Amino acid sequence: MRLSRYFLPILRDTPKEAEIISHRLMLRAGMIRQQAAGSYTLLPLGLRTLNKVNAIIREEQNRSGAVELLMPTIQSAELWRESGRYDAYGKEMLRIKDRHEREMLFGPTNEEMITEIFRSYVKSYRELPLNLYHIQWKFRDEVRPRFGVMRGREFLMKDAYSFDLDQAGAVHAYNKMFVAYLRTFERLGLKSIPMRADTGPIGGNLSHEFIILAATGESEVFCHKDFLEFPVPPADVNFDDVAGIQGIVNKWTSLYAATSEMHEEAAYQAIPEASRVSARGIEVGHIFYFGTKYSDPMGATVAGPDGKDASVHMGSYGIGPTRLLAAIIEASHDEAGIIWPEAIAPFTVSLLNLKVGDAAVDGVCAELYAGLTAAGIDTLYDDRDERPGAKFIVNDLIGSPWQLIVGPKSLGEGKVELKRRATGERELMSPAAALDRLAGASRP
RNA sequence: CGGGGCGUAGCGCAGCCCGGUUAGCGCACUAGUCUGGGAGACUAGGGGUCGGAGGUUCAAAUCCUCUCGCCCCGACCA
Repeated sequence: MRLSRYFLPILRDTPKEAEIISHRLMLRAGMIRQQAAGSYTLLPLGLRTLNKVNAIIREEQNRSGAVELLMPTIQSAELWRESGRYDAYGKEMLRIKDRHEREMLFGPTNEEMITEIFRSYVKSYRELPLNLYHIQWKFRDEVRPRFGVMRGREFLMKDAYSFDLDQAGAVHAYNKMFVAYLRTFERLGLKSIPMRADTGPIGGNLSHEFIILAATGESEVFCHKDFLEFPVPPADVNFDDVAGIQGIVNKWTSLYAATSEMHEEAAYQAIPEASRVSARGIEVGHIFYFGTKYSDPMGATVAGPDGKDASVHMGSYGIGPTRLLAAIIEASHDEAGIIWPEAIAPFTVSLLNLKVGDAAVDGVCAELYAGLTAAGIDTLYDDRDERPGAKFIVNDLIGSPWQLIVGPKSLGEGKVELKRRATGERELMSPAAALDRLAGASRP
């Protein structure tokens, strides 16, 4: 992408409403624009990043055996009356009426709808297990939206719903999501820690929040230090290996980890002092097993091996991609701006032309841009007629992992400069060597 | 929902307390000149119903009333 033809509205000053670092950087880097309290447009740079986050989430959901579909955002109140949640959910649910005065709502979550879909089609245990997910907009009329997309009212959620014949099957479904989440957050460059959680209005009795540690996190968390070193399951983990998956979950739940709501001081004090971690955390995922809470009232049953109908055991599993954008920035930035992990960077390489109009510099930039593009590397070519300083500032701010700098100074010796955003390390090399390095580095 | 704060040009702000020229400043924007490795300088420009409504007054960004929006703390929160 040529920056001169892109839409990247950079802000020099921080808008005064933004307090936390990720909100500031997202506004300054031209990723989001606020439209109302808790409601944001994703500008091109924000959308690019979100799409990369979603792609990783999808890969890991699919790998674990979940199947993607897409449900509507507007739901009928009827469904929610079936589960009993229409009255229970409260003011957080945005209720609306259509032109026929039918009661509708903008979905805050989809347990009812997915249960309705399931019961319409699935009649036999032989079609189980089943896990259906989608990535879709939610609306929750929060009392106090804040911190940009960290706690918005309209936000994107990946929500998955599992269906099993019995509790044992459902626990395995739960464990598969548990492992998929560990992998997902790892690939997003985050250290996540599963913590036992309260189940809230979703209901049920088995639940974990996936928390990442960040100074500006909304909740206080306590855990054993060793969690930070636990190895994340590899890509070829066998999701059908019930005992193996359970073993991973057991390991990741073997040490103390809790948010302040679930905190037990005595258990925490039992950890050797050097291994205690008390910090702030951001909830980036939440998984639930809730048995037949919805399948019972809504009549989602299947015939078992004995020929008798039984309510299916369900679980639901959420990740907030829009919140993740903010969480990743909270975890990865410096004074100059965002430092994107390579896997989700909107652009892997920023190509900086330090002297637009100089034939030699323009020529080398054009070759590099063509070469990077041909290699399938997402490249932002800063071809604006700006001074070098302005380009460094902007490209540091938007956080491409690599900056490929082409200026008359080094080009006089036939060299270009490759700079690593995270460390600031610079290396002089020939254009061809830089191309090899980048094409090689970004190969999977 | 309780408490606190803020709405003046795209962004950041001054002016308001104590009413009185044509509402200012920085950045950004437009045209041009000189520039060219960490937000360059100069010259000349454009852009405002001062969040909205009502009121007081000879006169309102400024005082009063109501209202809308936004932010922060708390409570709340798959």
